[in-house]
Amino acid sequence: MAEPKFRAPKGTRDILPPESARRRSLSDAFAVLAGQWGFGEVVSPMFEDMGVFKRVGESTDLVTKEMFDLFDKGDPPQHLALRPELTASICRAYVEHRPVPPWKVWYDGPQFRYEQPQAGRYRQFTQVGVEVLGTDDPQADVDVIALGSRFFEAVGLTKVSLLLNSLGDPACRPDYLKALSDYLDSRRSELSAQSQVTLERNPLRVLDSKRREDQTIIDEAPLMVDFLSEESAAHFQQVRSGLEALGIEYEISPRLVRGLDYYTRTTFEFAADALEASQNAVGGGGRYDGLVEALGGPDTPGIGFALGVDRILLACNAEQSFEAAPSPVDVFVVDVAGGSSALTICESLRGVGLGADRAYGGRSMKAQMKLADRSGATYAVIIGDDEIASGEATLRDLRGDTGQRRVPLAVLAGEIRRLLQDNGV
RNA sequence: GUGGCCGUAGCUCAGUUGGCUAGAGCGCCUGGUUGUGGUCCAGGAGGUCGGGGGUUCGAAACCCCUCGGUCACCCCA
Repeated sequence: MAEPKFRAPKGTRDILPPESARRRSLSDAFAVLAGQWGFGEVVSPMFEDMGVFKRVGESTDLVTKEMFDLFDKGDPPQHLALRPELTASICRAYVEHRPVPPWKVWYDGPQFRYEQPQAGRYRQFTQVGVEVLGTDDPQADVDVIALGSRFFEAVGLTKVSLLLNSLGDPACRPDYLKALSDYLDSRRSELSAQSQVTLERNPLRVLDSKRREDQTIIDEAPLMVDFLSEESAAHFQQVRSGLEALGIEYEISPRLVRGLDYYTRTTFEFAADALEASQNAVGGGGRYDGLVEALGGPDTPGIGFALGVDRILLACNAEQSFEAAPSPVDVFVVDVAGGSSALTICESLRGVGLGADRAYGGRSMKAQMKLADRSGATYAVIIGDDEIASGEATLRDLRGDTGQRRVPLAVLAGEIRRLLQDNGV
């Protein structure tokens, strides 16, 4: 293949029609649901001060080695980073604008991580998500999780399981961490080399290891649920009964820890069973009761989730759901008399709210009919010398068997709109 | 960042132990008597075989480097 001079950078890609249309309808579906749940959209900058993301956790890979960072041209230069996630940005915005809590917002946009690309793992990827700041009512947790679950249903995914855990709070987490550290230390020599390193940095994350030699040790490790404070245990119980009241199935996953340090109490993950196990997390989230404070704001609890659009679409492919939307072109104008009629007819069709397209460059009738077919249009409007002479157009049904007939130009647009409405379009 | 596999037309792929002007299907374009698509038939365009270097009389095939993809680790959406 002739090597193009430039290509999309490693880990990024172009999303072209028709796939781009499918993505857009996925986004739209999310926006509709989030609106129904009472969330408003926040559009925040694609990059932030590096410090915003450092608060996410100094011990996470996301901060230590997966950041796309840069310095601006100021004096002194400001250390900026492309956002690797959006929760920190939302919290930064909350602290900056001080909206009245509870603040319920959603977002949809690209995020960046400097990682080794793989199927379902990109350096630029898209997430949609929600955050609720300013309440620790367990019913907010339930509402958030329910929104995620209903979204997967709305896009036709049936094989998505919800994994749920509680990571405790500042009152009880230290006790658990100590117990876990002591335990892992006692079996240190049996752990994989990589996990021994992880143990130094963040014992909790050892539970996430997928290495075979670690599994037995992990299976026998103490569990957070056994260390929950009375308060956290009660909160967790209320989240569970709320989900049950809504008929949302979940699975308690006592070793579910997530990659970001800021999570407390409720933690969950959506796993697409139709995808390979290693990249099957299509979404995740939880409570982050200390994050707003870490960013310089008042003590404010928060909960939210992020869903990976790229992976959701892969899961849809695997489940053969969420097919592309039908073509927005209703009518294709075939003009074999020069093309100026196509120009004005398209204008009048679009004027009454229809989708209309035409060919360029004076192509043969056969070629234009072919394009009409491919455009997905329901009708073709044909203009030749005959039609021009009589002030009419030939209206041809491309999808049914009603053939074609002449229609006066003056009533063409209205006539087509009526026909499409009658057919429930 | 580490390791395995892969890289031939726009897409999916064939190309036997290195040897004729590198092929197929799909897609695209043009025709099939002068205005009709979705079927059919016939022609055509399109590739310096990811890129660079090397071995050889000769390389898409072998070696090295590099870029990209993919899988695993890691991490996570």
